[in-house]
Amino acid sequence: MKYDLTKKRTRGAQRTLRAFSQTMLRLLAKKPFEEINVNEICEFCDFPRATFYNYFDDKYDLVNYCWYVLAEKVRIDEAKELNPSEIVITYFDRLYDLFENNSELVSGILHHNQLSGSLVNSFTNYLRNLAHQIFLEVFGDLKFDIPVELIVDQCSATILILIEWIFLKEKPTTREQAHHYLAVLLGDESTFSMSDSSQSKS
Amino acid sequence: MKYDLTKKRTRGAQRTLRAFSQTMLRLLAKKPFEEINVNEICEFCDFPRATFYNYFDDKYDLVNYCWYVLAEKVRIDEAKELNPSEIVITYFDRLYDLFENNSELVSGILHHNQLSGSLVNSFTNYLRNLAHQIFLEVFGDLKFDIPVELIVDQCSATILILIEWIFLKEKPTTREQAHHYLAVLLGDESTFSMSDSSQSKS
DNA sequence: GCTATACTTAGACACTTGTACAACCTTTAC
DNA sequence: GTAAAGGTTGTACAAGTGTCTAAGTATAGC
Repeated sequence: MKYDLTKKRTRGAQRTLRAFSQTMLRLLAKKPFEEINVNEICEFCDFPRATFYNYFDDKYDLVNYCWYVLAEKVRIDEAKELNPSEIVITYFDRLYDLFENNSELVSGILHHNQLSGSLVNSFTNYLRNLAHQIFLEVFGDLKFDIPVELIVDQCSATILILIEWIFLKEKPTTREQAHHYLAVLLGDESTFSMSDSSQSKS
Repeated sequence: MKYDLTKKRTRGAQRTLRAFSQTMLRLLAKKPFEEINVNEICEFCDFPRATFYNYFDDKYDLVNYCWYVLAEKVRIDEAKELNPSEIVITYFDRLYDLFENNSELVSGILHHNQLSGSLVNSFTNYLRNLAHQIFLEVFGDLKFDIPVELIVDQCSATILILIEWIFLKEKPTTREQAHHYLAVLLGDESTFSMSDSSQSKS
């Protein structure tokens, strides 16, 4: 990313960032990502190429910014005061909402970009990494039988497997059913039964 | 892939395929994948660009062929007569061997290509898909509490999380220790306790 | 309202990409 | 040993990529 997202954006920058990310999402619902090129993006939203390169390194960078924008609602972290399995379910629910609220976008994208392609993968990877960060922060203090990172990796992977199953492989599943699947996959209490942790019953 | 891998290869084709894949692996241990271009690959192994494009669509295609070559030993499937958890451990062990036998290659690649980058990702994805295929074939007949695909997805994900942990995040772990981690992550008997399956005890 | 700062723009440049094709060399299998 | 099939090669081409610069315009904040 050429543009520094941390500094406060001017009105112009706001407008430009929005235009490019919206354009990318529109185009993704029209054709495969590999067939989209920078010229096309610029024509679509009537910005010169130079402007594109003021903000982004390349189209991969832009698409990554799109994921950043989409995942904004998911990123909010009150966290901390919840226990591991509550946190996992909370994050799952947020993703569930995200996909439910953007179902047209998702189905558009899936129509032209195959499920296991690098585009869809880059999105699920983005979300998995988000989950990973959040869980690591929360689980970090606890003691498990095996390294925390492994648990955290598996939790984030499992959540995204479920989300993919429901919304990308399109197997409609209610939230309750999904919670049940989650519980089974994460071994109900078994994985989360810490050896003899600090806060066994609170 | 331009070249048809199913038909039997002539000596010349054999030589060329080998030259390109070896070159790619050498270059990956020298610099990041994104900085490698087709011209460079061709200069390195003294083939003209035209020859490269006789075989591969682009450098991504070549790198994928490299994974295909590397994973050849893993792909052999006697399978079928083993039960789910045996199959999972067997596949894990094969991956363990693969990484152990190619440790110099792996560390070379890691030196220039970051762990979460698309290059390393493409390799672990390749192996995860392999695992997925194998497990699906073996678990397909069994009845679980939840959809088989979810179980299979999680098993393959978990195995690759462990492999990444040991060989890419470089946390040396004995095979036995790893087996223990695997058992814990996959919930010991819990996930594999099929509701009331066809072959409960054989 | 003015100014410093931030953003936009056109055009040029060097380089990479992927395709095509015709001529040539190697290999296979009879 | 020879013919047909399979590979290799040089060259050319159109299109895309990413960088740079210098001049222009918009905006924030005083």
